[in-house]
Amino acid sequence: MAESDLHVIVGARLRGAGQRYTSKRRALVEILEDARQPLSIPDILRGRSGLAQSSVYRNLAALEHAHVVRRVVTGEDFARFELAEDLTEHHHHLVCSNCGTVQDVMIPQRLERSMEHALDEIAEGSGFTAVSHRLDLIGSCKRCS
Amino acid sequence: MAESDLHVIVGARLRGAGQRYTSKRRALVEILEDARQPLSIPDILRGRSGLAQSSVYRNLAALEHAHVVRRVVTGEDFARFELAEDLTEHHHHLVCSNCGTVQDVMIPQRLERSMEHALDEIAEGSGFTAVSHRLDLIGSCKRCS
DNA sequence: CCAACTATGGGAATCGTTATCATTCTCGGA
DNA sequence: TCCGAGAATGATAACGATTCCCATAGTTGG
Repeated sequence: MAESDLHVIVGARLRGAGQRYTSKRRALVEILEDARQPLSIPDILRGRSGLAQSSVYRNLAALEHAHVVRRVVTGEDFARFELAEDLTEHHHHLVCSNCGTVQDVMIPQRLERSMEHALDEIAEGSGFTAVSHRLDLIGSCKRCS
Repeated sequence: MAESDLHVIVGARLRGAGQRYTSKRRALVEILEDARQPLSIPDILRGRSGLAQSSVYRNLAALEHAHVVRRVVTGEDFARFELAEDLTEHHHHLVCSNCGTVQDVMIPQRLERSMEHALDEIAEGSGFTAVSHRLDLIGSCKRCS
C-alpha cells in the first residue's frame, strides 16, 4: 500500500466517525506503520510523536473506534496497539512471556484457510458469530531464550 | 479425571511450590472446575468461596505460579482464570466482544495437529521457542447477536 | 503444647487508563 | 481574510483492577 493511500484511507475512516485527521494523529499512524510489532504507550511516547500521554491515549481510542488501529492484549500490564489488519496484512503474534515483546508473524496461506474454514464451522455449531480470530504463540523470544 | 485425582495433583503441585493446599484454595479449585468458562474475580466472589477479595487474588497468583490455574487475557478490564490445560483438556475460546463472556470450545484433532506442526516451523524460523499457543475466536455470542 | 511459619482479611498503595476542563487549533461560512 | 462553532490538545484529577502490607488466625513439625 502506498504511503499516501494509507493516509487517505485513515482520513476517510476518521471523518466517517466524525473525527479529524490532524498532524498529531498522522504522526501516530506513521509511528505504528513503521513499527514491526505492536507498540505500547511507553514505546510511542519514547518516539517522536510530540504528543502528550493523555493525547496518545485519547487518539488511540479514537483511531480504534474508527477501525484504524487495533488494541492487542498481551498479559503485560499495559496494552499494545497496531494498525488494523486491513491496513496491513493478516498476521499473528509471537508473544514472549518473559520480556513481553510481541513480534508479527504470518502463517502459510493453506493453514490459514483450513483454519478459517474449521473455525467457521465451530462458531456456527455454538451459535457464535465469529468476526475475527486471534492466534498467538506464547514462548521465549530469541533474545530471552 | 476423578474428583479426588484432581485434588491430589493440585495438592502435589502446590507443595512442590512450597505452598499449602488449604480448604479455601480447594474451594477455589472446585469453583473453577465446575465453571464451563474462565471466571473473573467478580464471578468468583459472587460464588461461595468464602474468600476475601485479597485472598482470591493472592491464591489465584499462588495457583498460577504452581501451574494449577491459567490467567486468560480477554481485553475486558479484569482478568479471567481457568484450570491449567493439563488438568482439563486443550481447548480454545469464543470471546464475545460485546458482553465479554468467554466460552470454551474444542477444535478438530486434525486441525489442531496441522496447526501445531505449522506453528513449530514458524517459531523455529523466527528463533522463537514456542511453549504454547492461544487461539481465540472474537465475535458475538448467542445471547448478544 | 510450643515455636516457626503460612494463610487470611481488610485496607492502603500502585499504576495503567479515563475523564475533566480550560486553552488552542481547525474548518467552513461571511 | 476574519469569525465563530466545534474539535483537539495537554495538564491534572479521578478511577478501578490488582498488588502490597501488616496484624491476626491457623497449621505443621518437633
